[in-house]
Amino acid sequence: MYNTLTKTKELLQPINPPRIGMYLCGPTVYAESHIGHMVGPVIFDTIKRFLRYSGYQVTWVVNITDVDDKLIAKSRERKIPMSQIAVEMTADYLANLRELGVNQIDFLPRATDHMEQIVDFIRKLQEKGFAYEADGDVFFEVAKDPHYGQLSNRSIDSMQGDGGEAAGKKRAAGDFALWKSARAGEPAWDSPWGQGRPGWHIECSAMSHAILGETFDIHGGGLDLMFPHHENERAQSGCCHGAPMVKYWMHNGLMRAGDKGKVGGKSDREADTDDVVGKISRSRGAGGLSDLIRRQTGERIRFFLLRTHYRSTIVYGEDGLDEAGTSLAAFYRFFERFAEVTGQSFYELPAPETRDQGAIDPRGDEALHECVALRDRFLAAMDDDFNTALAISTLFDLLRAANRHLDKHDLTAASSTESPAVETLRVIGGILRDLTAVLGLFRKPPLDQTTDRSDAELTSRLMQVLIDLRKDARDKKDFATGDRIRDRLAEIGVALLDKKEGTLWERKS
RNA sequence: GGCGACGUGGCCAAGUGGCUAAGGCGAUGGAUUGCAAAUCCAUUAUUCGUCGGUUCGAAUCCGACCGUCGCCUCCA
Repeated sequence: MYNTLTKTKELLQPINPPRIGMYLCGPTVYAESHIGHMVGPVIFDTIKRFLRYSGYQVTWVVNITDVDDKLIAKSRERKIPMSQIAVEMTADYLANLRELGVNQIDFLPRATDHMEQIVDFIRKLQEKGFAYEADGDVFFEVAKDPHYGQLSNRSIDSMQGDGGEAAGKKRAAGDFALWKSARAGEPAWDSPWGQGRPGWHIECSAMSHAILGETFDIHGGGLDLMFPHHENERAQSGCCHGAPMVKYWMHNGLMRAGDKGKVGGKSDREADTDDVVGKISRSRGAGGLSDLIRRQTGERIRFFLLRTHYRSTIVYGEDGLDEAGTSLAAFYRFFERFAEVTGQSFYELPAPETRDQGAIDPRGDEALHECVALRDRFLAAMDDDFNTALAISTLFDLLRAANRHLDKHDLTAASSTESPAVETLRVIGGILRDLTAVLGLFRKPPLDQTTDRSDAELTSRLMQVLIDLRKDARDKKDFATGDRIRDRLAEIGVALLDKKEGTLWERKS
């Protein structure tokens, strides 16, 4: 895995194997999340799935920062309590995670639930001489940390900042707030330095320490957090405990708005240009994720994100999501054929817990032999810095091998479920189930993703009625009527697929 | 100004010293089909921003240049 700290790929050697502690910087919950916020959660969710599959026991923490200047500002603007905004936006964030299949998180600690730990942490830093108080504020003295700047590769001297609004109180411009004194009307907590609230950064140090300990294995976040956020976390934790905070630092690439107008819109900063090329952000008016999920699906978004290596920039465009949908549809079709032939739902196939258990003996079967080799390629790709893009390419190869097997043996619903060819199909399906589960894909059938359960049921029955009527017509060689049904359905975005085993249907985007 | 990333076929995207440069979308031809769709088969980059250099050998290393983007500002 690539370690941002050393700028090299390193062998993952957990501190206390088989346990792995993993921390991802979550959101400050002051507004609805946009697609860019999902990059980290999706890749880390996938990493955890893969590490578990590889035999590790992973504890994954994602923080919720629910006290912050932006939240205070929002609270004033909307004239409602900060806590209410935090609760609403946290719910929005979690709902989005759920839609994208991010369900591996073990702890979601909130900053406001850890005030005691935060205060203790700051007090300890002050006792050890790394922090100083100034007029109710407490600052971390960057010059006291010999390692400061290592992570983001910058020297204290090279930093140009003017110190911001607290410039007058700081000993050096690069010093940052651990605790901020409260002004009238602001949410505040008691502390040895008077009423106030934590600065940014400290909540992550305090909460990761509380849950994962002084030194843990993996810490991640977007590239934009490397400085100052992670640099400061690292300084606080390292100095407080006299031990390195994290063994492996991971940073995902950022998402960029590619096709103007669709996500971006214009921000004040960009108002004088036509292009909206740039990092996706709230200030650029990135749209709410929930709308996007309704328009596309959570699965498409997840697939879209995984299609690119996590350290690369992803250029966002809704056509990219459409393309992801096209790719996914090919898998969905195979799953239908799989169910027809084997009588088993792909989505309900049991997945082995670990890669050792999932190992298959090809028993001299040519198709199986190929699939086992592809499985190895998938795992090798994931072993090499979680290369999901490369891993996905083997999924397409696996899909083709599976369809070829189906075609070659002419497998249909009428095939004997006892035949060797069907048994092989089951094994191939099992491999696909296994690997796609590692990526968090295909948790449920596509129809269930777009509508609620009862609608899905009704739609399914209505479609069966139309398909039966068309079959009657075609059996009587009345192709005109048959085609008319098909054309009318095509007009409303439903495609029919005549297979040997019957007619299937699907939605077109 | 400082630090950093990137530039691979029509589009998306792996590969970072050596077999024929993955895979997806798209396109074209074929098998299949009543016709389609789907599926399968085949074709689709002598070439990896440009120019030099290192090397027996580079898309992969080095240098310059061009272009795009990020961080340095409490953005995932």
